[in-house]
Parts: sequence; C-alpha cells; structure tokens
Amino acid sequence: MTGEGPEDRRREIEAAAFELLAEKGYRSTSMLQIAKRAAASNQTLYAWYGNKQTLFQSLIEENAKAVKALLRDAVAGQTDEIEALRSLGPLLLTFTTGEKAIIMNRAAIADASETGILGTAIDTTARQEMIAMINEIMTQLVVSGRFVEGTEPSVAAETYISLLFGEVPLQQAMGRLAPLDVATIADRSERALALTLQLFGNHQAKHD
Amino acid sequence: MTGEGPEDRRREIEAAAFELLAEKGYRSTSMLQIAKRAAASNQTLYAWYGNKQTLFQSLIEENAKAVKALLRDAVAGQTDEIEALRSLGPLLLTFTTGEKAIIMNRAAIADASETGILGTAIDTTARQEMIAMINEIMTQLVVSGRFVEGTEPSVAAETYISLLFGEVPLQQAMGRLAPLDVATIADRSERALALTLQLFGNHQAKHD
DNA sequence: CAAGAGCAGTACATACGTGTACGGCAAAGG
DNA sequence: CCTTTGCCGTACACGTATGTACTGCTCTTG
Repeated sequence: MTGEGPEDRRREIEAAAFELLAEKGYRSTSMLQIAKRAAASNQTLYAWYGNKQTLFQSLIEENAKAVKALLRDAVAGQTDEIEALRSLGPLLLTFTTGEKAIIMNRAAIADASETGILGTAIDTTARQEMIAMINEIMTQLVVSGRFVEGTEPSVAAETYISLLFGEVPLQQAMGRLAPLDVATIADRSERALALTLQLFGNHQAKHD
Repeated sequence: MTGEGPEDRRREIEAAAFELLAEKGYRSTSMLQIAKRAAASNQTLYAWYGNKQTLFQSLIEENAKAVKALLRDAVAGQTDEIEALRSLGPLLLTFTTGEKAIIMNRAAIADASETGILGTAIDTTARQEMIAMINEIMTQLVVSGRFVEGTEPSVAAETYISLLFGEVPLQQAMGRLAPLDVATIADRSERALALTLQLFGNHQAKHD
C-alpha cells in the first residue's frame, strides 16, 4: 500500500490537476502547473504517476469509483425494475452530463489522438459498468414478462441510453451545451423511460 | 472573389491540413507542418487564414457545404416523407459517423477549451441545418396525419436523431469505435426509423 | 523584355511543454 | 541526537509551437 499520508497528498494533487483541467483543457494543462498549484514538485508528480496520461487516468478511475458506488446504492434498494430505472435515469444523466463528465470526456477525446489511455479508462471503469447495470435490469424486465417476449435486452438498453443521453454529451464536449439543470434532467429521464416502455413494454399484460 | 488559381491552392492547403489533422490530431498539428506538407510558406498560411482556428474553420465549412448539397439532393427527389427519412438516415449516419466527421469532431472538442470556434462552425454549418431538415419532415408527417395528432415535430426529430446516432459519435471521438460499415449504417437507420414510426406513427390511419 | 507582385524557403524572437538533476529543509527512526 | 529518507523549489536540456521578417525565384503584366 502507498500509505495514508500520501493518500491525502494524492487527492490534493489530483484536485489541483482537475482544477487546471477545468480551467485550461487537457493539452494546455502542464505537469509543472499542476505541481505549482498543488505546491508539489514536478519530481514528485513524475515519481508517483510517471507521466501526464497516468495522472489523469487516476483522476478518471477515482471519479468512476465514487459514481459506481452511488449507482449501485440507487438500484440496490429497488425491487421493481421500472422503479430502478426511474431512479437510475436521473442519476446517470446527472453524472454523464455533469461538469466533471464534460471535462473528462473532453480530456479523453483530446487524448484520443495521442495515447487513447483516457478513453479506455472511461470506457472500462464507467461506461461498461453502466451498460451492464442497465442490461441486467432490461433482462429482468424481459424475463418477468413486463417487456414483450422476444425483446433483446441489449437492444432495449441501447435504446434507453440513446434516448436518455441523445446528443447531449457530444454537444457539451464541443462547448455548445452547458450542464443540464435538475428540471431538464428530470424531464429527459422521464421521457426516455416513457418512450422505452412504449416501445418494449408489454401492454397486454397490464389489462389482464 | 478570391480568384480561381488561389482557389485551387486553398484546396491543396486545406487537404494538407486535413491529412495532418487525421494523422496527429488538432493540437499536435502545427501551421509549419501544414505549410511544409502543402509546399507552401507559413507566411502564406498566416496571410490567407490569419491563424490556426480560422484555417480549420474553413475546412469545416467546406466540408459542410458539400455534405449539405448531397443531403438536399437526397430529399429533393422524395415526395413521401417517410421515404425521405429512409434515404436521409443512411446518408446522415454516413457523414456524421464517417472518418472525416470523427476527426473534425475531435478537433472541435479539442478547440472547445481554447476558442470554441470549431464547435460553433460545426453547429451552425452542419448540425442546425440537419436538424432543420428533419424538423421539416416531421412537421409534414404530423400535418399529413401520418404521425399521431399532437406530436411535437421537434420532439419527434430529436427522438429520431437520438435513436439514429446514439452514443456512436462520442465513442468514435474517444477512439473507442471505428467508422461504421455500410451494413451497420443500414441496420441503425432502419431501426431508428422503425422505432420512430412505432412511437409516433398513426397506426389507426393505416387500416382506413 | 523589363518591372513588379506573389510566394517558397528559411531564419528568427519568444514562449512553453516534457522529463531529469540537484541543493536545501524537515520529519522519521535508530 | 544524529542519520537517513522524502519532498519542495528551482534550474536545466531539449524539443517544438506561434507569428513575423527577409531573401530570392518565378510568373504575370505593361
């Protein structure tokens, strides 16, 4: 283990790194600036992280860990799958279109032409987990007969995600859209859920 | 007018710029490299474009102009709105998720933390036009009674676009997804259309 | 054919990035 | 209490970006 004192110091350094990332973007944020902001030495940064990509990879992983915990908590309490989706939707939207996500998405995309490490990190630590969660819920909905027979859970999941997020993350990455406010998040979540149910819900069953 | 000789030269320079953009990404592509690749002088680049952003802005505008022409042609021949959508979908997908689009989206996102000029250029020269076209079609579908009464054309348009593109452009920008092949493009287009019709189509009218 | 405009090629001033090296201070441990 | 470890602060070597300046060739034009 890396120890407990260093643990705090790491957090401070990563906080400084994120601040600068938010202020100036990935490419314009330098290791020296991060070191200065955190009152650390660049030597320390290179000793601990090796290079810039790895440092920001740590940022992404740390963030994903926190988000995943919150998402799991949200579904853990729900026995009804549709209710699970109803509480999951706004959470997913909050995280995926929040300021932190915008900034990290931008960083990953800036890095795509260089190493691709950050994109991989977001994919494996956040996106795949998210999709797995939704797939699981959709599978349950098909199995329990609440979705029409023959519905492919992965198709339902992809449809729901498309409707939930739409073009928002891309527009945000391009700087054409600010983080969504709570009302918009609620609206989008409800609409995505309503449309998904309309498409895949078993309406016959309702009237039995 | 800027002349006819210079017109060709501009295209050569912009072609060199795009090549380098594709090879190294936006931030790592320098004006000097572009000049060398095009066998031009950096002085010429600065004289003609002023700076890097404006040069790439020209690239985006030129591309958007060509794409727009093709899209208009595709809908121009169609009298039936659903057929218009059926031919528009694959085209939209081809352009929006093609290699050129991936590269330009990445550039615009890299520039989002700097000037935002490229994002604005994509938005106003391509995206808004595309949305306007689809909105128009959706409006016709509502007016003609092929969509259920009360359907908000803009909602239908946004839904269709979400289903058509989904997470694809973002994943591509992050380097997690290659350009779609024709089969996938056909599949996605059909599915997006089918789902949109299922959601908003007036099924009563069909049986009259 | 001579004069001029335009542009390629190069050099330059300035600034900043990455990754490494070294001196000095402070806290931990024998 | 002295040594050793660890880290801050700064300096350094090297590479490369932007935007400007200058020289000489070439092609056009009177």
